[in-house]
Amino acid sequence: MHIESKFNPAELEKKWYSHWMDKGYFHSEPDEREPYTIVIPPPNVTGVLHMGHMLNNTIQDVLVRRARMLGKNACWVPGTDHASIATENKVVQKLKNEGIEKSHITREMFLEHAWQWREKHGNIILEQLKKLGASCDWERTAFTMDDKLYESVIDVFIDLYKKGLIYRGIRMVNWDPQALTAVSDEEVIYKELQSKLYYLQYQVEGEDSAITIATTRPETILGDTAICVHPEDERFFKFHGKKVLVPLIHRAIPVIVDEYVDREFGTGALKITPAHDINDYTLGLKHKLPSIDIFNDNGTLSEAAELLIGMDRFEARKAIVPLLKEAGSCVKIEDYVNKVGFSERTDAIIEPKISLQWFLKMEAFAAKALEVVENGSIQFHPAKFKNTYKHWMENVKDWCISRQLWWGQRIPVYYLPNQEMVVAKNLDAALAAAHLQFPEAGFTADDLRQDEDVVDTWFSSWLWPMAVFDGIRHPENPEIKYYYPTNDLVTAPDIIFFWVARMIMAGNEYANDIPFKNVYFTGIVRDKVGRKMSKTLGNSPDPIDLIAQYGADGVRVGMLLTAPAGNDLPFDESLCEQGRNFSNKIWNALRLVKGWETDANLTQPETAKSATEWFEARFNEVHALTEDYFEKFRLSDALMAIYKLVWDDFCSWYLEMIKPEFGKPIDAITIKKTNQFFEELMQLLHPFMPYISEEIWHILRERHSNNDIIVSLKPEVRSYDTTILHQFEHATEVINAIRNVRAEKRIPFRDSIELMVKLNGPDLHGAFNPIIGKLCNISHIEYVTETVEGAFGFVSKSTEFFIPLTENIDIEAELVKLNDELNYTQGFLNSVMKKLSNERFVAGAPENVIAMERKKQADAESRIKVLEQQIKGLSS
RNA sequence: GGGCAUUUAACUCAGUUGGUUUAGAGUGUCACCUUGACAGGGUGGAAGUCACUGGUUCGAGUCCAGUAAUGCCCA
Repeated sequence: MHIESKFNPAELEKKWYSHWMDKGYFHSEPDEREPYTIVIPPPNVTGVLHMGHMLNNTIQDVLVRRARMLGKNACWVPGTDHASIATENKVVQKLKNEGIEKSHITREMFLEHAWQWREKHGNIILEQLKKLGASCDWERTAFTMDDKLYESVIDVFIDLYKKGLIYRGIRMVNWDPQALTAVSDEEVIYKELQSKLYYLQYQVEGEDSAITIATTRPETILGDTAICVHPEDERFFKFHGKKVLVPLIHRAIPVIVDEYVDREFGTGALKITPAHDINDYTLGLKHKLPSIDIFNDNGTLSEAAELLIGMDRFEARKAIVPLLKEAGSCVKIEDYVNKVGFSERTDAIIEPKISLQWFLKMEAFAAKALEVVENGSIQFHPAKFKNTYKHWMENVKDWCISRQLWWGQRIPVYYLPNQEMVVAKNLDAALAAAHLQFPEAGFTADDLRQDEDVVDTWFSSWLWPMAVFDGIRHPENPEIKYYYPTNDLVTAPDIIFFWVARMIMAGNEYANDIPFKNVYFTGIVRDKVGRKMSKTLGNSPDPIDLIAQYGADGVRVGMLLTAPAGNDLPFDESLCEQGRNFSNKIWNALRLVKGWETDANLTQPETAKSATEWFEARFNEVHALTEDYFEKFRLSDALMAIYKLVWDDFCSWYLEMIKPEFGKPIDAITIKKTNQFFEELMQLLHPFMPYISEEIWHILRERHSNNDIIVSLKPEVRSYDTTILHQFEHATEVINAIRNVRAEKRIPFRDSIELMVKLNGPDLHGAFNPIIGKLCNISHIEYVTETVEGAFGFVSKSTEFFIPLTENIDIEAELVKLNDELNYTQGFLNSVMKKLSNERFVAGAPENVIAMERKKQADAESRIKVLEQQIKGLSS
């Protein structure tokens, strides 16, 4: 069979992915096996695949593929969320480009456009995931606006309303004047801005004095309803109980006192605008101040402002300053840096605004959701996120769940002409409820008006792990019973509150169970300069290009090699290159092994026999280690351990040990063992590198159909012989030393050399003498009892080795080398002796520690003796 | 301003309840090596006052306190 010397992934990826799909390996149905379930964090339908998705989904795929190979019934549910704000923005934008204004079309027409948009763009990201090798159960692909998920959301709204947990309230919300909706606290991003601080004077009513305040938002004075000073601030004692006049409009407002005021800031006097500042709002409630909303929903000034009506808020700020100056109210203007909230979705500056919104009470939810994390029912990896979670849960605020949008689940509340409302699943049910509640009113369907708003997208995502199995509408259905709770959730830490916490809450409420057992928090993918990768910055490579360049396996390895849980990942393409090089290394190992002819009549050489025994033990040692890493969700450590097992132990050591002479055949026992090792290595590797492992699995031997690595059962962890591992370790030390001598003396490998061994203690490497001979091209190894004169030597442990050479020996250089070693060993011995001669150490330390120190002492002493003898021999 | 993390080689990170040779890995770097699997390779080397200052201990990268820098979350 001819195999290309360079591994070429593109074709294989296509071939194997469609093979797996054809065989239906990704699909899961409940059966008698143990389930293993992951639900994907649904990417936003507006999105395209970015590096964060790559990382996140690679990890999920590793976990799912591993579970499958452990014989579990693995189910990874893919899907997308409808992202109400982002999608609605996109659709509004698209319509605008076509000359259509959202305000000119009906809700139904708009939704039709939105669905069309979603049909066209909504699955891009899922298709991209397939290129990565994601083994999702595509038959289960879900969308948060699918009928069953939509209905689940509505059912939950109605249920929570009936339980008294959802209420409608007037609250200060973060208003996005561009998207024309409220957004949650978590969707506001604070940024520092270079602004100005304006010092404004308010005349005291009926007096010839004034109070000066400082503000960054002079236009909001039109909504002022008080001035506040600190009760102990002597500068303002004389104003207590008086009234002052708002500049320009001359409205009289009271001077109130409250300890909230920071006496150091500005002038020490604070203007209070309850309608447009969250802190002022709280103060307003406390002091029972009226609140004057001077803005329209789109951020222009309303009639309540009395001045500049209809002007945009930022224009108004510019316009009001000259007016204030003219009126003599503006004392001075300073440069000032402050933090301003921006909408995560539209980047518009958030306007705090009082409005009527729907809220979900969080307190009871939070208490239970905190408990399951505190008591370990749900484990966070890394555990440090428990703190963050706890802090939020203990300071939780009610969740504003309404959004002033059309794209999403419409709030199932119907308003009646008599100012009452009913909550019901649809118009018919609402009408029936209205009749029941107000039998004498005789309402008709036309009298009912449904709430215009939809619920927050997270209000559907929080049901995701249940709703994808239809567990909200049918809590007893076999699928939810089988797959829920899911096993692991892989997500980014920035949505720990938005999503993780709320899924836990929903799980408690609707399944009386946790939604998952482990949460793996990935890091944030950053560029070399440490910036978060984003489309706006344009600093993110296109993952699909990367796959084309390095292969899906290469990119997967690149992403995972330096991505310990919870740590940010400073991404560098060289990581993918490392992954690609690894693919190539494996590929060439395959070429070597497949290139050997087998001769059934050959007996197995001793070297090959020791080699197979050693590798068997080594494989199992590393295998056990990787299992431990998986238990702890240390995926990059597991990958690195396998990487080294393949590259160092298998390729660099094992294959060199068994390699027949050039052009000669190999014996049957060794090749059989080698193929088996190769197969099992591919199985360990498969979760990380699915394509190359599947390809090699099939090249190694003929397989009957359905014998694919993806559905093979990975080997059990077997016990192993540690003695042989130690012997080998000593042997490698000897081999490295001989290679050093060859390199230093420039003896080419093809010239064979002799080796004399003088044991001064136990023979630690002897079992591997044939291998030492083979790997170092040694003609014969001889045990001697006397020092060999005129030979190059080295000392390993307490054993002396000699390589007789005709070349003249540079005695000075040899002495320097030996003295360096002697110095090191003596220094080491000193540190050991310092401990052992300390009476309190001998009295206090545990026995095994002391025994260890005594062994160190003995080893070092015997080595020193040997070194000293050698030095003496050379010097004389 | 409050809270939570982090700080170990040039870079990215391990280092498990304090003791397993005067700290490890991958990458990079340096030197040497090329007709037989692989230069996308091989062999070998250099590289660290474990952020700083104290403390606890027979013993500290590991525990405690303080300081500094950085990051994240909340206001």
